[in-house]
Formats: sequence, C-alpha cells, structure tokens
Amino acid sequence: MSYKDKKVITIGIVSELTGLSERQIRYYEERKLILPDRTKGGTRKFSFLDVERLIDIANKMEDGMQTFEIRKMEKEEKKRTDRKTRDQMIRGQINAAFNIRK
Amino acid sequence: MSYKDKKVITIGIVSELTGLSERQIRYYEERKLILPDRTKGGTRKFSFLDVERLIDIANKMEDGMQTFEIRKMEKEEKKRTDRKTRDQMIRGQINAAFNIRK
DNA sequence: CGTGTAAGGAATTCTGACACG
DNA sequence: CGTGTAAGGAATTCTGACACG
Repeated sequence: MSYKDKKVITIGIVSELTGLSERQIRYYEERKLILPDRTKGGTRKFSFLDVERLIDIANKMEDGMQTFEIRKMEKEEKKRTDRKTRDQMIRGQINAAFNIRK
Repeated sequence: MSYKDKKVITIGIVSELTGLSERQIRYYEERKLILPDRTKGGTRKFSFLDVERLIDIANKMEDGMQTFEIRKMEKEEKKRTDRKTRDQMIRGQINAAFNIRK
C-alpha cells in the first residue's frame, strides 16, 4: 500500500540502514523473521517495514533472545493488532448505524 | 527525512516502478532532472520521490516537452513551493506573537 | 544457535560509444 | 534530442559449505 510496505531495497542498503551484516539478514530470513520478495534473477528486495523489523530484531537479539522466541513474539503482536483493528471496525459499524459522532 | 526521501532504490527497480528504461532514467539524470545518490561502488540509489518525479517527467515527455523545459518548470515549481512555505512560516510567527488560534 | 568467511557463479549496474533521426 | 543496443568490466548478490562454539 504505502511506501513503507513496498519491497524495493536490496540487501546491501538494508545492511547499511540496520547495521546488520548481510549474513545476519539472510539468516533471519531463513528463520522466517522476515520475508523479502525476489527479483526474477533471485535478488532479495526488502521494504522499509522490513528494515524496522530488523532493527527490532537486532535489539531483541542483543537482549539474548533467540530467533524462535522472536518469531513467536511477533506472531502474538500481530494477533493483538488484528484484534484491535477488528474491534475498531466493529465500533465504526455501530457508530455508523446509530449515526454517532465520536 | 521521511521514507519518501531516502535514496535506497536501485535503477532496475526504478525502471519497473516507472515503466521507463534504464537508459531513459540515466539520460534524465544526465540532464539534471533527477539527482540520485551513489553507493561507494558507484551504483545509483533513488528515492520514492525520485520515482514520482520520473513518472511526472515521463508524462511531460509524452506531451512533447523537452528536457530543458521540464528542468525549468520544476525549478519554478520549487520557487512557488518555497514562497508558500515562507509565507506560512511568517504567518505562523505572527499568529504566535499575537497568540491567535487558527 | 548465530555468525564469519572464502569460493564460484550469476544477476545487476556502470560507462563510453555508435546508430538513428 | 532522446533512446536503443552491443561491449567489457566492475560492483553486488546468491547459495552451500566449513568453522567456531
């Protein structure tokens, strides 16, 4: 949707933006912590959101967390976010039905 | 500042995003219509703003405009924008001085 | 488990030039 | 003027493996 989610950044740039080595970035992909796109030739393409995630991952790794724990944590965060979004949509429906302004 | 201005996209991706050939993009740079950054190795890096500019340029070229005309037009637009920004800042100062809410 | 590294190859990008118009 | 293309080389990225721990 927005620029933040467009997968357009190659790994070298991502490495610079995050301070992580290319090796680390590829490993985190292997562990399913990030899911870059690929060009036809096979070159990885990342989004700014991926870059943010990687910085977050880097912090968690520094705190001694392991990749599988980080993966779990991210999934739970997503659940929470989805739940919130759903609630807000329902509230929106209700407000619309009663023609209420917030 | 924002993601829109970060120079992180290589020419192949820009080509896909804009529909322009790499040749065209390099030529527009030569004519100073865009100013990508470079990696240490010399590879060009573009921003999303550059991509937007290129799409705009492509439209103007289709309309038969020449590169030097486009360059001029962009400069004038920038002037107009800067003038507007300046006016708004001055208004901001005045409002602050008189403690006025808009 | 997480990361560095050397290895060999493939994809990507670069420049300068010639061509056409 | 604007753009395509073939040419040769350089920078970038890729994978699978070995190493250490």
